[in-house]
Amino acid sequence: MARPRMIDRAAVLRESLAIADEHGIDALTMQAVAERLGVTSMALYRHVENKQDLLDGVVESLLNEIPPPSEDQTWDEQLSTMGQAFRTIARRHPTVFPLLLQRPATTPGARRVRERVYRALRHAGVAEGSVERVERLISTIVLGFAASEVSGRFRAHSRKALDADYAALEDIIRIGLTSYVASPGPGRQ
Amino acid sequence: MARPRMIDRAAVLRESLAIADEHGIDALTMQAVAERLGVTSMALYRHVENKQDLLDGVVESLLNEIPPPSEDQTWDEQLSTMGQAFRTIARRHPTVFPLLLQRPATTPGARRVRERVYRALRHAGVAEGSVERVERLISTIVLGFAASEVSGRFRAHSRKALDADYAALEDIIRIGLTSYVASPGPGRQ
DNA sequence: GCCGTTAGTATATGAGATAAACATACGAGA
DNA sequence: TCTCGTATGTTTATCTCATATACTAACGGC
Repeated sequence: MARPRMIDRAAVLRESLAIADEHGIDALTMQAVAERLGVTSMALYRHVENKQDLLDGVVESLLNEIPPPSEDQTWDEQLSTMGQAFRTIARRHPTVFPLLLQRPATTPGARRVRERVYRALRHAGVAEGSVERVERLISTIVLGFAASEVSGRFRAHSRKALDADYAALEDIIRIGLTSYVASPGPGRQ
Repeated sequence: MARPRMIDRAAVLRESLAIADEHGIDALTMQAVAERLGVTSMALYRHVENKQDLLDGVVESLLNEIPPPSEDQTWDEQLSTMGQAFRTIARRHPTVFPLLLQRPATTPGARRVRERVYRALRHAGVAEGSVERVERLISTIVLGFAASEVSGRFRAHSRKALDADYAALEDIIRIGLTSYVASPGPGRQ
Protein backbone atom coordinates (compact mmCIF):
# COMPACT_ATOMS: atom_id res chain seq x y z
CA MET A 1 0.00 0.00 0.00
CA ALA A 2 1.08 3.54 -0.39
CA ARG A 3 3.50 2.54 -3.07
CA PRO A 4 5.95 5.41 -3.35
CA ARG A 5 4.24 8.19 -5.23
CA MET A 6 6.50 7.73 -8.20
CA ILE A 7 6.82 11.31 -9.37
CA ASP A 8 9.34 12.63 -11.87
CA ARG A 9 10.90 15.92 -12.93
CA ALA A 10 8.17 16.60 -15.43
CA ALA A 11 5.51 16.22 -12.76
CA VAL A 12 7.39 18.53 -10.42
CA LEU A 13 7.69 21.20 -13.10
CA ARG A 14 4.08 20.81 -14.17
CA GLU A 15 2.72 21.31 -10.68
CA SER A 16 5.16 24.14 -10.07
CA LEU A 17 3.88 25.99 -13.09
CA ALA A 18 0.29 25.34 -12.05
CA ILE A 19 0.92 26.81 -8.62
CA ALA A 20 2.60 29.89 -10.05
CA ASP A 21 -0.25 30.40 -12.49
CA GLU A 22 -2.92 29.99 -9.86
CA HIS A 23 -1.40 31.80 -6.92
CA GLY A 24 1.55 33.76 -8.20
CA ILE A 25 5.28 33.19 -8.25
CA ASP A 26 5.61 33.90 -4.55
CA ALA A 27 3.35 30.98 -3.74
CA LEU A 28 5.70 28.67 -5.59
CA THR A 29 7.49 27.09 -2.65
CA MET A 30 9.03 23.67 -2.32
CA GLN A 31 6.43 22.76 0.27
CA ALA A 32 3.54 23.84 -1.94
CA VAL A 33 4.78 21.74 -4.82
CA ALA A 34 5.41 18.77 -2.57
CA GLU A 35 1.99 18.96 -1.00
CA ARG A 36 0.39 19.05 -4.41
CA LEU A 37 2.23 15.86 -5.31
CA GLY A 38 1.53 14.16 -2.03
CA VAL A 39 5.16 13.93 -0.95
CA THR A 40 7.55 15.63 1.43
CA SER A 41 9.33 18.72 0.23
CA MET A 42 12.63 16.90 0.54
CA ALA A 43 11.45 14.36 -2.01
CA LEU A 44 11.62 17.05 -4.68
CA TYR A 45 15.38 17.16 -4.37
CA ARG A 46 15.55 13.80 -6.08
CA HIS A 47 14.25 15.48 -9.21
CA VAL A 48 15.57 19.03 -9.12
CA GLU A 49 18.92 20.31 -7.92
CA ASN A 50 17.47 23.09 -5.81
CA LYS A 51 14.91 25.82 -6.06
CA GLN A 52 16.79 27.73 -8.72
CA ASP A 53 16.93 24.64 -10.86
CA LEU A 54 13.21 24.20 -10.38
CA LEU A 55 12.58 27.77 -11.50
CA ASP A 56 14.84 27.31 -14.49
CA GLY A 57 12.91 24.20 -15.43
CA VAL A 58 9.60 25.99 -15.15
CA VAL A 59 10.81 28.83 -17.35
CA GLU A 60 12.16 26.36 -19.85
CA SER A 61 8.81 24.64 -20.00
CA LEU A 62 7.23 27.88 -21.18
CA LEU A 63 9.38 27.75 -24.29
CA ASN A 64 8.08 24.30 -25.02
CA GLU A 65 4.62 25.75 -25.39
CA ILE A 66 5.65 27.75 -28.43
CA PRO A 67 4.22 25.77 -31.34
CA PRO A 68 6.44 25.17 -34.38
CA PRO A 69 5.43 27.46 -37.26
CA SER A 70 3.69 25.76 -40.14
CA GLU A 71 5.90 25.57 -43.17
CA ASP A 72 3.27 26.88 -45.51
CA GLN A 73 3.31 30.33 -43.97
CA THR A 74 5.33 33.20 -45.35
CA TRP A 75 8.25 34.36 -43.18
CA ASP A 76 6.18 37.33 -42.33
CA GLU A 77 3.31 35.20 -41.10
CA GLN A 78 5.65 32.91 -39.23
CA LEU A 79 7.21 35.73 -37.26
CA SER A 80 3.81 37.15 -36.56
CA THR A 81 2.50 33.80 -35.36
CA MET A 82 5.44 33.27 -33.06
CA GLY A 83 5.10 36.74 -31.64
CA GLN A 84 1.46 36.15 -30.88
CA ALA A 85 2.37 32.81 -29.33
CA PHE A 86 4.68 34.62 -26.92
CA ARG A 87 1.95 37.02 -25.96
CA THR A 88 -0.46 34.17 -25.42
CA ILE A 89 1.96 32.32 -23.23
CA ALA A 90 2.71 35.47 -21.29
CA ARG A 91 -0.98 35.83 -20.55
CA ARG A 92 -1.29 32.20 -19.61
CA HIS A 93 1.65 32.40 -17.22
CA PRO A 94 1.85 36.02 -16.20
CA THR A 95 4.07 35.68 -13.17
CA VAL A 96 6.53 33.22 -14.67
CA PHE A 97 6.92 34.76 -18.10
CA PRO A 98 9.01 37.78 -17.05
CA LEU A 99 11.68 35.40 -15.81
CA LEU A 100 12.39 34.57 -19.44
CA LEU A 101 14.10 37.92 -19.74
CA GLN A 102 16.45 37.17 -16.89
CA ARG A 103 17.78 33.79 -17.93
CA PRO A 104 20.55 33.25 -20.43
CA ALA A 105 19.18 32.30 -23.83
CA THR A 106 21.37 29.22 -24.02
CA THR A 107 18.95 26.51 -22.94
CA PRO A 108 17.67 23.90 -25.39
CA GLY A 109 14.24 25.44 -25.55
CA ALA A 110 15.62 28.90 -26.22
CA ARG A 111 17.91 27.52 -28.87
CA ARG A 112 15.05 25.71 -30.56
CA VAL A 113 12.86 28.78 -30.73
CA ARG A 114 15.76 30.86 -31.91
CA GLU A 115 16.51 28.49 -34.77
CA ARG A 116 12.97 28.93 -36.02
CA VAL A 117 13.38 32.68 -36.06
CA TYR A 118 16.67 32.32 -37.92
CA ARG A 119 14.92 30.31 -40.58
CA ALA A 120 12.21 32.89 -41.05
CA LEU A 121 14.77 35.68 -41.23
CA ARG A 122 16.76 33.88 -43.90
CA HIS A 123 13.59 33.58 -45.90
CA ALA A 124 13.09 37.28 -45.39
CA GLY A 125 16.41 37.85 -47.09
CA VAL A 126 18.48 38.82 -44.08
CA ALA A 127 22.16 38.25 -44.82
CA GLU A 128 23.66 35.30 -43.00
CA GLY A 129 26.07 37.54 -41.11
CA SER A 130 23.19 39.56 -39.73
CA VAL A 131 20.74 36.84 -38.86
CA GLU A 132 21.88 36.43 -35.29
CA ARG A 133 21.85 40.11 -34.55
CA VAL A 134 18.44 40.66 -36.05
CA GLU A 135 17.07 37.72 -34.10
CA ARG A 136 18.38 39.20 -30.87
CA LEU A 137 16.76 42.50 -31.59
CA ILE A 138 13.41 41.08 -32.59
CA SER A 139 13.20 38.66 -29.70
CA THR A 140 14.18 41.38 -27.28
CA ILE A 141 11.43 43.59 -28.56
CA VAL A 142 8.80 40.88 -28.47
CA LEU A 143 9.81 39.49 -25.09
CA GLY A 144 10.05 42.94 -23.61
CA PHE A 145 6.61 43.87 -24.83
CA ALA A 146 4.96 40.65 -23.71
CA ALA A 147 6.62 40.89 -20.31
CA SER A 148 5.53 44.50 -19.94
CA GLU A 149 1.98 43.55 -20.80
CA VAL A 150 1.64 41.03 -18.02
CA SER A 151 3.90 42.38 -15.34
CA GLY A 152 2.15 45.55 -14.37
CA ARG A 153 4.07 48.10 -16.34
CA PHE A 154 1.06 48.62 -18.63
CA ARG A 155 -1.43 47.89 -15.90
CA ALA A 156 -3.48 50.94 -16.78
CA HIS A 157 -4.15 49.94 -20.38
CA SER A 158 -6.95 47.94 -21.94
CA ARG A 159 -6.49 44.78 -23.91
CA LYS A 160 -7.64 46.60 -27.01
CA ALA A 161 -5.05 49.33 -26.57
CA LEU A 162 -2.32 46.75 -26.05
CA ASP A 163 -3.34 44.84 -29.14
CA ALA A 164 -3.06 48.05 -31.11
CA ASP A 165 0.31 48.73 -29.51
CA TYR A 166 1.50 45.34 -30.57
CA ALA A 167 0.23 45.82 -34.09
CA ALA A 168 2.24 49.01 -34.28
CA LEU A 169 5.27 47.17 -32.96
CA GLU A 170 4.92 44.55 -35.68
CA ASP A 171 4.79 47.31 -38.24
CA ILE A 172 7.97 48.80 -36.89
CA ILE A 173 9.73 45.47 -36.99
CA ARG A 174 8.56 44.85 -40.52
CA ILE A 175 9.67 48.23 -41.71
CA GLY A 176 12.96 48.07 -39.86
CA LEU A 177 13.62 44.63 -41.23
CA THR A 178 12.90 45.69 -44.77
CA SER A 179 15.26 48.60 -44.58
CA TYR A 180 17.87 46.50 -42.78
CA VAL A 181 17.78 43.97 -45.59
CA ALA A 182 18.30 46.79 -48.04
CA SER A 183 21.38 48.14 -46.20
CA PRO A 184 22.73 45.86 -43.45
CA GLY A 185 23.56 48.74 -41.14
CA PRO A 186 26.71 49.49 -39.17
CA GLY A 187 28.17 46.77 -36.95
CA ARG A 188 29.51 43.63 -38.53
CA GLN A 189 29.07 40.95 -35.89
CA MET B 1 26.99 59.00 23.53
CA ALA B 2 25.75 56.76 20.85
CA ARG B 3 23.17 59.28 19.84
CA PRO B 4 20.53 57.43 17.89
CA ARG B 5 21.91 56.84 14.45
CA MET B 6 19.45 59.23 12.86
CA ILE B 7 18.91 57.56 9.55
CA ASP B 8 16.18 58.36 7.04
CA ARG B 9 14.45 56.80 4.06
CA ALA B 10 17.00 58.18 1.64
CA ALA B 11 19.83 56.61 3.61
CA VAL B 12 18.05 53.28 3.72
CA LEU B 13 17.50 53.31 -0.04
CA ARG B 14 21.04 54.46 -0.74
CA GLU B 15 22.62 51.64 1.24
CA SER B 16 20.15 49.15 -0.20
CA LEU B 17 21.18 50.05 -3.70
CA ALA B 18 24.84 49.88 -2.75
CA ILE B 19 24.41 46.37 -1.36
CA ALA B 20 22.54 45.18 -4.44
CA ASP B 21 25.22 46.64 -6.69
CA GLU B 22 28.07 45.12 -4.73
CA HIS B 23 26.68 41.71 -3.88
CA GLY B 24 23.60 41.16 -5.97
CA ILE B 25 19.91 41.53 -5.34
CA ASP B 26 19.79 38.36 -3.25
CA ALA B 27 22.18 39.90 -0.76
CA LEU B 28 19.78 42.77 -0.26
CA THR B 29 18.23 41.74 3.05
CA MET B 30 16.79 43.83 5.81
CA GLN B 31 19.59 42.70 8.09
CA ALA B 32 22.29 43.59 5.60
CA VAL B 33 20.95 47.10 5.16
CA ALA B 34 20.55 47.56 8.89
CA GLU B 35 24.07 46.39 9.61
CA ARG B 36 25.44 48.82 7.06
CA LEU B 37 23.63 51.64 8.82
CA GLY B 38 24.61 50.52 12.28
CA VAL B 39 21.08 49.77 13.43
CA THR B 40 18.82 46.81 14.03
CA SER B 41 16.85 45.46 11.11
CA MET B 42 13.63 46.39 12.85
CA ALA B 43 14.69 50.02 12.83
CA LEU B 44 14.26 50.07 9.07
CA TYR B 45 10.53 49.64 9.43
CA ARG B 46 10.32 53.20 10.67
CA HIS B 47 11.39 54.32 7.23
CA VAL B 48 9.97 51.76 4.81
CA GLU B 49 6.66 49.93 4.94
CA ASN B 50 8.17 46.53 4.35
CA LYS B 51 10.63 44.86 2.08
CA GLN B 52 8.54 45.35 -1.03
CA ASP B 53 8.35 49.05 -0.34
CA LEU B 54 12.10 49.12 0.08
CA LEU B 55 12.56 47.42 -3.28
CA ASP B 56 10.12 49.80 -4.92
CA GLY B 57 12.06 52.70 -3.48
CA VAL B 58 15.33 51.36 -4.77
CA VAL B 59 13.91 50.89 -8.25
CA GLU B 60 12.46 54.34 -8.16
CA SER B 61 15.84 55.77 -7.25
CA LEU B 62 17.26 54.39 -10.49
CA LEU B 63 14.93 56.64 -12.43
CA ASN B 64 16.27 59.63 -10.59
CA GLU B 65 19.67 58.94 -12.08
CA ILE B 66 18.40 59.68 -15.58
CA PRO B 67 19.68 63.17 -16.31
CA PRO B 68 17.30 65.67 -17.90
CA PRO B 69 18.06 66.13 -21.59
CA SER B 70 19.66 69.40 -22.50
CA GLU B 71 17.29 71.63 -24.39
CA ASP B 72 19.74 72.44 -27.12
CA GLN B 73 19.72 68.92 -28.49
CA THR B 74 17.52 67.82 -31.37
CA TRP B 75 14.73 65.40 -30.48
CA ASP B 76 16.80 62.75 -32.12
CA GLU B 77 19.78 63.45 -29.91
CA GLN B 78 17.62 63.70 -26.84
CA LEU B 79 16.11 60.27 -27.36
CA SER B 80 19.50 58.85 -28.07
CA THR B 81 20.97 60.39 -24.94
CA MET B 82 18.19 59.07 -22.78
CA GLY B 83 18.53 55.61 -24.25
CA GLN B 84 22.24 55.60 -23.52
CA ALA B 85 21.49 56.81 -20.02
CA PHE B 86 19.29 53.80 -19.47
CA ARG B 87 22.01 51.49 -20.66
CA THR B 88 24.53 53.18 -18.41
CA ILE B 89 22.28 52.86 -15.40
CA ALA B 90 21.59 49.25 -16.23
CA ARG B 91 25.31 48.57 -16.19
CA ARG B 92 25.76 50.44 -12.98
CA HIS B 93 22.96 48.54 -11.28
CA PRO B 94 22.74 45.26 -13.13
CA THR B 95 20.72 43.30 -10.63
CA VAL B 96 18.24 46.03 -9.78
CA PHE B 97 17.59 47.37 -13.25
CA PRO B 98 15.51 44.45 -14.54
CA LEU B 99 12.96 45.15 -11.82
CA LEU B 100 12.04 48.30 -13.72
CA LEU B 101 10.22 46.10 -16.20
CA GLN B 102 8.08 44.55 -13.53
CA ARG B 103 6.79 47.63 -11.78
CA PRO B 104 3.89 49.73 -12.97
CA ALA B 105 5.06 52.84 -14.76
CA THR B 106 2.94 55.08 -12.58
CA THR B 107 5.48 56.28 -10.03
CA PRO B 108 6.67 59.89 -9.98
CA GLY B 109 10.05 58.99 -11.40
CA ALA B 110 8.55 57.01 -14.24
CA ARG B 111 6.15 59.81 -14.99
CA ARG B 112 8.92 62.36 -15.06
CA VAL B 113 11.03 60.38 -17.48
CA ARG B 114 8.00 59.68 -19.62
CA GLU B 115 7.14 63.34 -19.91
CA ARG B 116 10.58 64.02 -21.31
CA VAL B 117 10.09 61.41 -23.96
CA TYR B 118 6.70 62.88 -24.82
CA ARG B 119 8.31 66.23 -25.38
CA ALA B 120 10.96 64.80 -27.69
CA LEU B 121 8.33 62.91 -29.63
CA ARG B 122 6.22 66.01 -30.13
CA HIS B 123 9.25 67.73 -31.51
CA ALA B 124 9.70 64.79 -33.80
CA GLY B 125 6.28 65.49 -35.21
CA VAL B 126 4.38 62.61 -33.67
CA ALA B 127 0.68 63.45 -33.57
CA GLU B 128 -0.65 64.22 -30.12
CA GLY B 129 -2.99 61.22 -30.23
CA SER B 130 -0.08 58.90 -30.87
CA VAL B 131 2.49 60.26 -28.48
CA GLU B 132 1.57 57.98 -25.61
CA ARG B 133 1.57 54.87 -27.72
CA VAL B 134 4.88 55.64 -29.34
CA GLU B 135 6.42 56.36 -25.97
CA ARG B 136 5.26 52.98 -24.67
CA LEU B 137 6.77 51.21 -27.62
CA ILE B 138 10.08 53.01 -27.52
CA SER B 139 10.53 52.68 -23.79
CA THR B 140 9.62 49.02 -23.96
CA ILE B 141 12.25 48.43 -26.59
CA VAL B 142 14.95 50.35 -24.76
CA LEU B 143 14.16 48.92 -21.34
CA GLY B 144 13.93 45.41 -22.74
CA PHE B 145 17.27 45.72 -24.44
CA ALA B 146 19.07 47.24 -21.49
CA ALA B 147 17.61 44.63 -19.16
CA SER B 148 18.63 41.86 -21.51
CA GLU B 149 22.14 43.21 -21.67
CA VAL B 150 22.72 43.03 -17.96
CA SER B 151 20.60 40.10 -16.89
CA GLY B 152 22.35 37.26 -18.54
CA ARG B 153 20.26 36.80 -21.63
CA PHE B 154 23.08 38.11 -23.81
CA ARG B 155 25.76 36.75 -21.52
CA ALA B 156 27.67 35.29 -24.44
CA HIS B 157 28.13 38.57 -26.26
CA SER B 158 30.88 41.16 -26.11
CA ARG B 159 30.37 44.76 -25.23
CA LYS B 160 31.30 45.69 -28.75
CA ALA B 161 28.68 43.40 -30.23
CA LEU B 162 26.04 44.77 -27.86
CA ASP B 163 26.92 48.33 -28.76
CA ALA B 164 26.44 47.46 -32.40
CA ASP B 165 23.15 45.75 -31.54
CA TYR B 166 21.99 48.86 -29.82
CA ALA B 167 23.02 51.05 -32.72
CA ALA B 168 20.92 48.87 -35.00
CA LEU B 169 18.03 49.17 -32.57
CA GLU B 170 18.29 52.94 -32.65
CA ASP B 171 18.18 52.82 -36.42
CA ILE B 172 15.05 50.73 -36.33
CA ILE B 173 13.39 53.10 -33.94
CA ARG B 174 14.35 56.10 -36.02
CA ILE B 175 13.09 54.52 -39.21
CA GLY B 176 9.93 53.24 -37.58
CA LEU B 177 9.27 56.61 -36.07
CA THR B 178 9.76 58.40 -39.35
CA SER B 179 7.34 56.14 -41.14
CA TYR B 180 4.91 56.30 -38.24
CA VAL B 181 4.88 60.05 -38.41
CA ALA B 182 4.16 59.81 -42.12
CA SER B 183 1.17 57.48 -41.61
CA PRO B 184 0.04 57.08 -37.98
CA GLY B 185 -0.72 53.39 -38.38
CA PRO B 186 -3.77 51.39 -37.35
CA GLY B 187 -4.98 51.64 -33.75
CA ARG B 188 -6.41 54.93 -32.57
CA GLN B 189 -5.61 55.00 -28.85
C1' DG C 1 16.79 -15.01 -1.28
C1' DC C 2 20.52 -11.18 -1.35
C1' DC C 3 21.70 -6.50 -2.40
C1' DG C 4 22.46 -2.31 -4.46
C1' DT C 5 19.93 1.50 -6.28
C1' DT C 6 16.16 4.56 -6.20
C1' DA C 7 12.46 7.26 -4.09
C1' DG C 8 10.79 9.05 -0.02
C1' DT C 9 10.67 10.25 5.02
C1' DA C 10 12.23 12.24 9.46
C1' DT C 11 14.66 15.51 11.76
C1' DA C 12 17.30 19.58 12.25
C1' DT C 13 19.25 24.02 11.14
C1' DG C 14 19.76 28.60 9.78
C1' DA C 15 18.33 32.63 7.13
C1' DG C 16 15.07 36.03 6.62
C1' DA C 17 10.76 39.01 7.31
C1' DT C 18 8.11 40.98 10.52
C1' DA C 19 4.84 41.54 14.80
C1' DA C 20 4.56 43.44 19.62
C1' DA C 21 6.21 45.53 23.48
C1' DC C 22 9.50 48.31 25.54
C1' DA C 23 13.17 52.24 25.98
C1' DT C 24 14.98 56.73 25.50
C1' DA C 25 16.40 61.16 23.84
C1' DC C 26 14.69 65.64 22.15
C1' DG C 27 12.03 69.57 21.72
C1' DA C 28 7.76 72.35 22.83
C1' DG C 29 5.20 74.34 26.05
C1' DA C 30 4.03 75.31 30.98
C1' DT D 1 13.63 74.18 34.33
C1' DC D 2 10.36 70.36 34.55
C1' DT D 3 7.28 67.34 31.90
C1' DC D 4 5.50 64.77 28.47
C1' DG D 5 4.41 63.31 23.80
C1' DT D 6 6.60 61.82 19.66
C1' DA D 7 10.00 59.97 16.94
C1' DT D 8 13.58 56.52 16.59
C1' DG D 9 15.63 52.32 18.09
C1' DT D 10 16.04 47.84 20.54
C1' DT D 11 14.55 43.30 22.33
C1' DT D 12 12.26 39.28 21.91
C1' DA D 13 9.53 36.07 19.60
C1' DT D 14 7.31 33.89 15.57
C1' DC D 15 6.63 31.91 11.15
C1' DT D 16 7.99 30.62 6.59
C1' DC D 17 11.30 28.54 3.68
C1' DA D 18 15.23 26.23 1.70
C1' DT D 19 18.08 22.66 2.47
C1' DA D 20 21.73 19.31 4.89
C1' DT D 21 22.01 14.68 6.88
C1' DA D 22 20.69 10.33 8.14
C1' DC D 23 17.45 6.70 7.80
C1' DT D 24 14.00 3.33 5.46
C1' DA D 25 11.62 0.61 2.33
C1' DA D 26 10.49 -1.28 -2.18
C1' DC D 27 11.96 -3.04 -6.79
C1' DG D 28 14.77 -5.49 -10.06
C1' DG D 29 18.49 -8.25 -11.44
C1' DC D 30 21.50 -11.91 -10.21
